[in-house]
Amino acid sequence: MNDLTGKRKPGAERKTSRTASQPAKNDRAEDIRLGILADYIGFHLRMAQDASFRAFAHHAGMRDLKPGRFAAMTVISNNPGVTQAELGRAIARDKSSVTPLIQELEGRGLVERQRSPVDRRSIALSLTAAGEETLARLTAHAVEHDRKLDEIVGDQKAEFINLLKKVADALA
Amino acid sequence: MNDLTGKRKPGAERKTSRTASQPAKNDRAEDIRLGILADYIGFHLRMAQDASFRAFAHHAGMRDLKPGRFAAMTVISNNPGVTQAELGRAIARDKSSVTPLIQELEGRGLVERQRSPVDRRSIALSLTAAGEETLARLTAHAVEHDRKLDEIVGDQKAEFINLLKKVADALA
DNA sequence: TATTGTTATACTCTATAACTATA
DNA sequence: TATAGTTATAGAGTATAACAATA
Repeated sequence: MNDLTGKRKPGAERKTSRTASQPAKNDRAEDIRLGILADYIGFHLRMAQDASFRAFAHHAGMRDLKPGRFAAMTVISNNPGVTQAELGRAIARDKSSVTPLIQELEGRGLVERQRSPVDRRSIALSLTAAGEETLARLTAHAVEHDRKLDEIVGDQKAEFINLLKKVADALA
Repeated sequence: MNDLTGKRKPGAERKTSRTASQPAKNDRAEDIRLGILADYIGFHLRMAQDASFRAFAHHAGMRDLKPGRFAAMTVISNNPGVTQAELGRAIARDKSSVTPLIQELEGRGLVERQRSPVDRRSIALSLTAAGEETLARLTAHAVEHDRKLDEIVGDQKAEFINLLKKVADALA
């Protein structure tokens, strides 16, 4: 089912004829053999995530977006009062990575922080009105972006997401 | 089909009871709502890729592995004489990112570079004997790692990879 | 003019470790 | 002892731009 053997002939010179258009667009093919990589889930996972990330960033003009911010804000919006530690676990990031992220959002007036009266070590997060507005705008962008992905996967979306979740959970 | 509305009650204090075990393990759940994220292909793509990457790196002991090196070496092995530009396109990386990667591999005696007699701008890449040996060893690790993924996706592997490829290609 | 490869540079993301304040 | 959050720091990965050589 997999081509692990066939190697390209060394002597065969191939002139590159594809236009570069953009930095590292998915311009592969040329006739490059991926070998065992072709059957590698991990490899394709990386290629797909990479393409998705670039498209997302590009689509939003790279202005205020950034997938990480969007995810964090969505979680906060849906879980007002969530702590930084909880947020970190939800998006699989260390707490030391969450700190600067929240600081940026707070600095931009999108997130509010409030010491929990119950456990004074932790900080309850919530979006400001401006934060909710911004999130709504970002969501509109994101929805449009994901629509492309939806078209691509079609009616297999639920199945696709389910597989992705299983991978993430199983390897956790 | 998706819960875009339900927000957690702000007042509800939740004590964190999960062990941290490791940095950012997939310890989510707690009862955090992902909102629109739950239906987002891009988000799950990132979570799955992230988990896969960590597991891969961890499994190989982080010694000499690194997914990027493995992918590059596999491509070179399967395409002796491939140029750096072609390699970059195959793995979706800019040529300026390929240079240091190849330099490292060459420095470790795993890759050989040879000016193409046909097009003297480009450099033909190939693995040394030591490179092939190393690749074989890495492949053994990688195969074992991907086996876990195989178990997870089961008989839907072909379909899964196909979807990932479509995503990568369509967004290129 | 366009492409290959190199270099210099800078940016983003992330983690580790050490620290404090709480629990 | 363990957890929440901060800070300092470092590493990995990547891209942009400019350049020389070649096409």
